[in-house]
Amino acid sequence: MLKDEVIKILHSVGIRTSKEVLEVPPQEIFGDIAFPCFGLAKQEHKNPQEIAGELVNRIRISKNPLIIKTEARGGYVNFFFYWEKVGEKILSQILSRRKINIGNRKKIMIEYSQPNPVHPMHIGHARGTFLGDALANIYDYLGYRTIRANYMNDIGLQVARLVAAYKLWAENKKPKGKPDFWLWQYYVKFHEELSKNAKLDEKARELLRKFELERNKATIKIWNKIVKWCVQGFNESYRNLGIKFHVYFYENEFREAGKSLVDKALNNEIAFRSPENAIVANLEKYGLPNCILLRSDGTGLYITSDLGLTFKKFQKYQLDKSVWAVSSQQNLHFKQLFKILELLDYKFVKDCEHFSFEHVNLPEGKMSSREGKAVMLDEVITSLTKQALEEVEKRNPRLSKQKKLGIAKKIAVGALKYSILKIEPENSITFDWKQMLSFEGNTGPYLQYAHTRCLGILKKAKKHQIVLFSKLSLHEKQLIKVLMNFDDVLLDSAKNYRPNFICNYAYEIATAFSNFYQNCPVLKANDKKQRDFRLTLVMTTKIVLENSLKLLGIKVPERM
RNA sequence: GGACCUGUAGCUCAGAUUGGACAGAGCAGCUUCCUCCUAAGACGAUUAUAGGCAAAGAAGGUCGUGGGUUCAAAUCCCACCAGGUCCGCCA
Repeated sequence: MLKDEVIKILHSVGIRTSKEVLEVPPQEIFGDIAFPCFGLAKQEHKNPQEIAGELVNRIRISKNPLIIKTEARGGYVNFFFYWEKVGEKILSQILSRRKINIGNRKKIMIEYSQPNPVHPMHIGHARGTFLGDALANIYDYLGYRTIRANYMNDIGLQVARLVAAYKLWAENKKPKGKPDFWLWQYYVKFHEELSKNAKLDEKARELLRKFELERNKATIKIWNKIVKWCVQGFNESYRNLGIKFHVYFYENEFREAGKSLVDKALNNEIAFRSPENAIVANLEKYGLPNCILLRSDGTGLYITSDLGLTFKKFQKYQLDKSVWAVSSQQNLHFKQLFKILELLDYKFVKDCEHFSFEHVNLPEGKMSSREGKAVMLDEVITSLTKQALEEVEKRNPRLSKQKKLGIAKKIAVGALKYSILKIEPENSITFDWKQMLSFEGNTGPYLQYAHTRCLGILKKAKKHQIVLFSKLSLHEKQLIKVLMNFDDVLLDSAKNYRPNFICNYAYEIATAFSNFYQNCPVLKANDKKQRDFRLTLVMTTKIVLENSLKLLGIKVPERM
């Protein structure tokens, strides 16, 4: 907003420049917005400070009521704003809950989470799940019609192995406890046995042929039953996390569609039949490795179904855009997938994007569910909830047990989501229990706490009038400066697929608010007008902080 | 061998897309206060109680290494080093 004003002024004196050039100076004494004159200096072969001086003389500040003065300093033109007026504008915008609608009801599908229905979700799945969910929240907020999709790889060899394990050791048994955990033990056992006896995999491959090619009824029945159990387990975890999907895709339903695309690729000579009788996409001339689209026995692979699914997604939902939140391990897969679809001449490829993120590792190295070496998501939530409950007990001993648990859950889930979302997606995370369980510093609970403080003050104040204009102290001004940035941060975060921008921003709000209330008494302000203004400021802070946390999928408790 | 990502304080990270005025946080550690400070929580006249993560302060960095471009480089380019990921029948 400030930058727009500066651009206007610069235009009026004949300087054509864009918002990106302007800077926010690092110190108060340099003003609020700075225009660097180094570029002009080069063009005109002059000293930058000289140019800045000339500009200041040409700018008639009296034209703009928001600006107090301009100053040439160190080759910059520094603009000083009239913060009381700026603040008035910003606060009223926030209170009117004006939203930026850049989505225009465009349809965007975000596919995320995609757990393998053979074992419980581990902490790595949590990352993709939270990132995808936050991104969906962000696009929702921006006025897109967002379809949240989950995808179950229910047909690969890994499921065949679990089915084989079930038939070997648990035939006709029903799950005890949470089904995904119950099934996991058989999955691990299968891989243990497999390492001793490689022939065991023959059973799995046979089951896969029966399921996919022969469509053997008995196999399909037992197969689907196991997948269903696993998905039941996932849904319980999603409920705990407050995550919902609009649609679940099952891989086996898209394999046929995929195979017909493979046929088309073969006919159009995009793919060829290898000497071993597999069907291979010829991508080498496009700088990508070739990739197998169909096994020599005629069964499909992961990419086979993904081809079919992508085609169906656009056909059925008439999407304007489709995003896959999937780990960086599959960077190549998506390049190949998109390239093949492009070669098949599907125009929707330009609206496909892979939102890639790095892994979550354990301190001792990679996680492996098949070896039983993984930190499971449910386990983390349970520990966090337990710890949060202890804290809540300490602080609110008089609340009912149910209320305490409700608060503890919000804190636990908030802590987990924030700790994962705040890390830049391209950085890998090393899971650390000690850090995960921390509620201090730059953590979710700290932000939730700042929000409940806002609530506490407002509640205690009862009624007050909205006052937008007041002489500002330093801390009030700094808080307003932060609140002003919400739109820019949001757009940046959406454009770059970076929910962590919002995390950083929410932390800035909490810090600025913290400084504000420590230095500016609200309820004990000097006079009624100041008190009402400060209450208005608390109210706007609450709105912006709550919005930011909601975008991250973090709920705000009424008390803590 | 090829491709991509990462390397910033003791630890965990932000800043890099858009080069800009002293490279920012959190945690740990250190110093001081604890006869002080805070309580916008509970009780309720004074009292009492609790916390110190709701105290104050300082310190800590060859931005992996070496070159280059530029008035200006953590940021852009090149090379190298280290870690991670991927590269024909896993997903």
